Amino acid sequence: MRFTKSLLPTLREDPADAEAVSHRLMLRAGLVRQLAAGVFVWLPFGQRVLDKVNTIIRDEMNGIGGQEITMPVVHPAEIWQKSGRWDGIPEMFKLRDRHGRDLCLGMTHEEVVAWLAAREIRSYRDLPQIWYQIQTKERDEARPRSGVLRTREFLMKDSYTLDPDEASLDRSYAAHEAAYRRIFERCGLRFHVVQSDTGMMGGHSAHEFMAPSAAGEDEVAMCAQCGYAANVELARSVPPAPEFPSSRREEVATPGARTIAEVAALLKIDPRLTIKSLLYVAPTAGPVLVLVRGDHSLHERKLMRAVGEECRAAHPDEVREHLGAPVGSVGPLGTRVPVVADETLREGTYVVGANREGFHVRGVVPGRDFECRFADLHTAVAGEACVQCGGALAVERVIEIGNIFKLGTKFAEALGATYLDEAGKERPIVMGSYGIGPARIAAAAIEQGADRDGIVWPPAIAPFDVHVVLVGSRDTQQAKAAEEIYAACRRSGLDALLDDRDERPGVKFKDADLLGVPVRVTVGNALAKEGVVEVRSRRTRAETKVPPDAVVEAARRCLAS
RNA sequence: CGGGGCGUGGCUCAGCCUGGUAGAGCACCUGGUUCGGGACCAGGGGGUCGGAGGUUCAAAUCCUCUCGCCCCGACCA
Repeated sequence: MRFTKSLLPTLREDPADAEAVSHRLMLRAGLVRQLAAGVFVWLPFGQRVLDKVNTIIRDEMNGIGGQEITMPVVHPAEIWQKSGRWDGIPEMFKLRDRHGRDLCLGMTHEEVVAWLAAREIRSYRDLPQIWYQIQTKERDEARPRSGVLRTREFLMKDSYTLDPDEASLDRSYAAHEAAYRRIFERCGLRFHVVQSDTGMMGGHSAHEFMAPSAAGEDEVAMCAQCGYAANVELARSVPPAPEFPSSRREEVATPGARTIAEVAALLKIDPRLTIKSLLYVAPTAGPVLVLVRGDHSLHERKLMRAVGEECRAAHPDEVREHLGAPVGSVGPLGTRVPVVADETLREGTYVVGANREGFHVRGVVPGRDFECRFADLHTAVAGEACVQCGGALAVERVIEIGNIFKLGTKFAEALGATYLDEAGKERPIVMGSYGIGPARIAAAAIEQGADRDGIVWPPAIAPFDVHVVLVGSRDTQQAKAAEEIYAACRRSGLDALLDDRDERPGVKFKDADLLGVPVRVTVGNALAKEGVVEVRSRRTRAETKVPPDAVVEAARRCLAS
């Protein structure tokens, strides 16, 4: 690709609307342009990165027996009504055709796969199957953000496995996990595989592939000692217990103290000796009083799992109505509201709100002084102990780049996807679904590799292998050498970009750093003086001088190092 | 959905508080000088100040409504 003939609009300044490193650099390096909130145009440079990523994905998916198909973006309402997902998903784009029929834009393709399986799979002899596609997904996200990391329209590699039984599903699932590990390794990413929430829809087992980055939206807890790793949405942890002073149960005045910090300061005690009482409201179960230790924060997702339905925090007037006290003074004593307490509170004696404004009660033992049910509710924080081995947990911010999920028979049953087993008995197909976000791979690679001067691509997904900088575009000797090097690279299978613009050298070097192509070849003064050009690694900045006819070999060495 | 911020040439922004001829830098076009880390000089083109309504002799500036975008949180099958 020649710079002068390309749509490669690099930006000198940081775009005002971009915060995340990857977002900023993808705009500055001319990979993408934003059309609307969460809707992007991929320019040639960005497209090349997606193409490289997708080539790796296809290679590994085909390697485990995956068959590529393409499913529609427009879906009839009917299949979503059958699976029970037509209503209640605010992210679904819905539309109506000229005949008044309801349609939606596909946000995922379990329904279509189950529909297809229902018509085409008949016998256990047809199983197992792996079907995959790389297709655009549409989701009306509440808040698109961080450039390409969370968008309303995005490319996704989604695959679906069809198996006769759970044991076979386990094998398909394991094959996907292995393929995913190879894909992300080949893409040059650092990543973790963690246990993930199976969501409100149930499901059996799920893992997420997480690339560490400050721009990520998720957090994972990990134990370096035993390898336990989980999304904080479900990560369990054992916090170090404080020293519990022996205190009789008694009411104490805490005038004006509304927060845990204020109560602890007033009573001159460790916040870990207090209990935080939060009132939540569940649609069918009604009000629930939720308890976590004073220094902990509740993870609402864990609460939802414990209660079995979606909950919301109560309004202040609801708190007064159910507990007879304002928000800062509520507690579990003598209340008719059901109480669910974090497991940490099984042990110890605590200070709780007295349900009387301006008063707390000390010496309170959960389970003895009030009835409650225990569940894992608190958000794991770094330094707490691993539930498996007692090692110290680390907590890291991550970008979700892939997930794998055992679905079971839910969709097959809803859409009538069954097969006849060896005994001639009709049974539902057991499904799994597996996703990868190619754009997120690109963004994560930028997040993880970029330096002060711009992008540093992992060679495997770089838009080009070699960036030839022609310093003196009007110097015929240099121009001729640059053209020859450009042609030689292409002949030998290296993707090359030739900066043939009539620009000052500084501009070209700055752009080369910004664009992040792994190998830069500088054709400049040294050619006339010493008969050499410079071959330089973007990542290490190490430079070697070689004669023009040795560039391809030097570039390959540089790419491999 | 709750909270905050911002909309002024292609880009980054000033001007708004205190109403009175729309500005700067970069980019672009022409000519000249320059040429190994985002050059310089001279000349030039380009803006319904997001939109609508209102106040006023007069609105980028004040008021009301509206649309769009960004950030934090909630949500994320």
